[in-house]
Amino acid sequence: QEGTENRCEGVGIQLLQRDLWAKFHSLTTEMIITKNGRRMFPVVKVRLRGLDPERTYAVFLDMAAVDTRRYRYVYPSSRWMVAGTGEPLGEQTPYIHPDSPATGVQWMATPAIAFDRLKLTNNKTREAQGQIVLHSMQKYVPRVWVQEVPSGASWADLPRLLDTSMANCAFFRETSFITVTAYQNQQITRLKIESNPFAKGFRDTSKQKE
Amino acid sequence: QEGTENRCEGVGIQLLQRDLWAKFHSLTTEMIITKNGRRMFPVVKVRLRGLDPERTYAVFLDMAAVDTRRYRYVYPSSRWMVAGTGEPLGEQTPYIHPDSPATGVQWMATPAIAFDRLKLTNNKTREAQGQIVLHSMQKYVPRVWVQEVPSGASWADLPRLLDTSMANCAFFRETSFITVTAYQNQQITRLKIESNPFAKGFRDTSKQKE
DNA sequence: ATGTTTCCACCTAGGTGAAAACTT
DNA sequence: AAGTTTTCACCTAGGTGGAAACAT
Repeated sequence: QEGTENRCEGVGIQLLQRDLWAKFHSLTTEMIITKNGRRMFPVVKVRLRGLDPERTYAVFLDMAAVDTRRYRYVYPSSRWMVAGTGEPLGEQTPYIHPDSPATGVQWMATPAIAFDRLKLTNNKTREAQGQIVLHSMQKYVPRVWVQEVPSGASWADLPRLLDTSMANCAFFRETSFITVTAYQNQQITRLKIESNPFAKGFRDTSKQKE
Repeated sequence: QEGTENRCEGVGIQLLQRDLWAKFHSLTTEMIITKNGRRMFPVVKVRLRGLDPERTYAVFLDMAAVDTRRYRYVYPSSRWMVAGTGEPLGEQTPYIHPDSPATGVQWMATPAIAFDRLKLTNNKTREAQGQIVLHSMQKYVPRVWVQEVPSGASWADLPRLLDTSMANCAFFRETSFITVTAYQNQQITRLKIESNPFAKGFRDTSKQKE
């Protein structure tokens, strides 16, 4: 049994890979943001229950600011410390899960609804391309929205159909993270290299010179 | 100006990359079919006109047998010759373009509706995975279908919504090909290597020994 | 100083034709 | 003999962290 579940209006949103997230969270998760956009690792993956099988839904992800602070990684203690006030998160366009829209049956049959293509950036011009724009050195948490939409809704209609009144919205404390443009805590780096197949750094140290 | 256009019930289906297709066609196009499925090259790419902007459509591709013959590549003459009767093409499940369903506006705004993920196979068990099953050494031509569907239709509904009475169906003579499990005509091989970025054969002949 | 950007070697993932091995 | 399958080196495409260059 992996995952905790949040219930909102009868819809169950279960976070997958909870153990992996917890490991990162215990070290204070850092997520790289770049100009061109960087994927998240770990990836937010959820499973849905309690949808009406016949109705049509869209699934969104956006980021909520955990607080209004800016953080700094302080070396003597190797810890994240508050370092002033952060910038507010501007008006966001939520990321639409690429399988949207789909029926309740289809969503519930999916073992892992993964937001693996989502990219984080510090570049406002990337918003138009569906990336999520965040400020560096601030703390955020991903939120998953499950929104019922009319059965005829097309991809282009989805953004304005999202009811942002916090119904059917879930977030998971262990997925919160601090944005960085370069890793601060080497333990985070090591954990990413160990667990992300794309990240291998310099494993073969004999190659570093030659 | 690239492309010829077929008109069916007011819907215009225009083949793109006509010059590339013509080059292959003049040598008798061969398409590899394998057990695991192989992409087509060139890729069928079309552009649509004359759709109702507000209505919803799905786009399909299937293969039609050009004739009922089996072919053999004969070496002294280096030509394809008829070599008996082929096997009939069984009941096909048309390939659904992954952007389906979408509105007329969305289809018409797409500069190239490409069937680049489509795979051809000689393995019946791959049909369930959306690949197109063909017989080797026979001649086929791709057909593109544009089908209006109810606005609420989901991906799973699309196959049974296709009206196969040949309305809104187009094919282009220059895209016909003979299926093979290994290339016969070396000129075809050379042309594929020249034009397909994934195919490079052994360009650097000095590497063939070492 | 501190934080950001650029570039790069190193990966994953998967599409190619060539050649060898296999089948009939 | 003729056709198919397997394997493999060689590609494209693109996701990583590291280091150096850059910015403030």
